[in-house]
Amino acid sequence: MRLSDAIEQFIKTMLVEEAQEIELKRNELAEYFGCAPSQINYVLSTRFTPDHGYIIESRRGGGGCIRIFRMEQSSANQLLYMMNQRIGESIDEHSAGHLIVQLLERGYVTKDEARLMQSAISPQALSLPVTTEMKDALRAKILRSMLLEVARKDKNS
Amino acid sequence: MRLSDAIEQFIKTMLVEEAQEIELKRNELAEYFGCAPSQINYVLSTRFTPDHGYIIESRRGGGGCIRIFRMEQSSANQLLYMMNQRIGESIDEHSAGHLIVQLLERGYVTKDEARLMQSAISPQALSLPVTTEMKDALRAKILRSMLLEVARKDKNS
DNA sequence: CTTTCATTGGTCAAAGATGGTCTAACCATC
DNA sequence: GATGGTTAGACCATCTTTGACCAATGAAAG
Repeated sequence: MRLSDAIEQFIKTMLVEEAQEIELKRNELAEYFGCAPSQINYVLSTRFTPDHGYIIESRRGGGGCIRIFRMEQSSANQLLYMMNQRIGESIDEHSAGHLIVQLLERGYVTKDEARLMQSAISPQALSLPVTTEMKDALRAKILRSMLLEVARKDKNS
Repeated sequence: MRLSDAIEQFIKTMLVEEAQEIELKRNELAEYFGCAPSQINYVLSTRFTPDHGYIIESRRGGGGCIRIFRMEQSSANQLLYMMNQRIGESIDEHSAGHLIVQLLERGYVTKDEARLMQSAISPQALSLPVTTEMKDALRAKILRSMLLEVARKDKNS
């Protein structure tokens, strides 16, 4: 298994078992996994971004540490509203994928629904002879349209 | 026997004995057969396409790999395949909607899934400054992509 | 107080590890 | 020998891991 995945799992397990907020020492964690400290930053920046539903805080110096928060929504509508904002007029494939995974993790869509959404904005679906910018803009529209549908469903249930 | 056929057989044997889903390393497999890594891609692209009933996923970089999913040859998928043919390179909104309703009525997708699909190819989702022909072509791609996902869901959950 | 220094974490670029694409040469079949 | 599938190889794209160097913080020393 990839080191990054192991570290990601480790942190996520802590987040589930401990609380919605954990605190860790970068160097200790790096030593635990026998890797370079910057590896921790790599994992955080690729798997614990706001798009993934996390917030990171840190402090340097003696007694410094890294804090990770799982973002909490007061309501489904709030999350969907924020995602709508996040999508904006343009969104790349990876970011869009992260948002969809969040919808799944938070239980707003089923696994099959998440896969359908992914497939609708996949490279194959959007394989057009246009610029990346145009594809990102189109992806934003499609995703927003689907997000609206998710919101509608949520209301009726 | 041709190299390509040998590799094809090897993979198919794995898929039968192991499971409906296997994971392999391109370089390892190439080394095993003493051939160029790109040969693996050749085999995959000529013998493991969706039309052949397979779906390929892959990931680059350290720890990267290729995953192959086998779709069952069911009557349901026969129909999905026909629908795929029906879609072709272009489909108008009305026909697409009709097709999705069919999927729902035949029980291949849930009501929510059908709605998601509709929303992904709705006029809002495809509100672009292009000709109707281009939209129909794009709609076909999106719909085909989602249809493939429906076919896959049928057994690989 | 200010300076210094040990202790943390952050950034960035290079190297490493995979897989993808494209094309020319090869080969088999007709 | 014309055609079309096969194979190898050069070059590309992406993801991971490490390491050198930078920045911030707090405590100890002056």
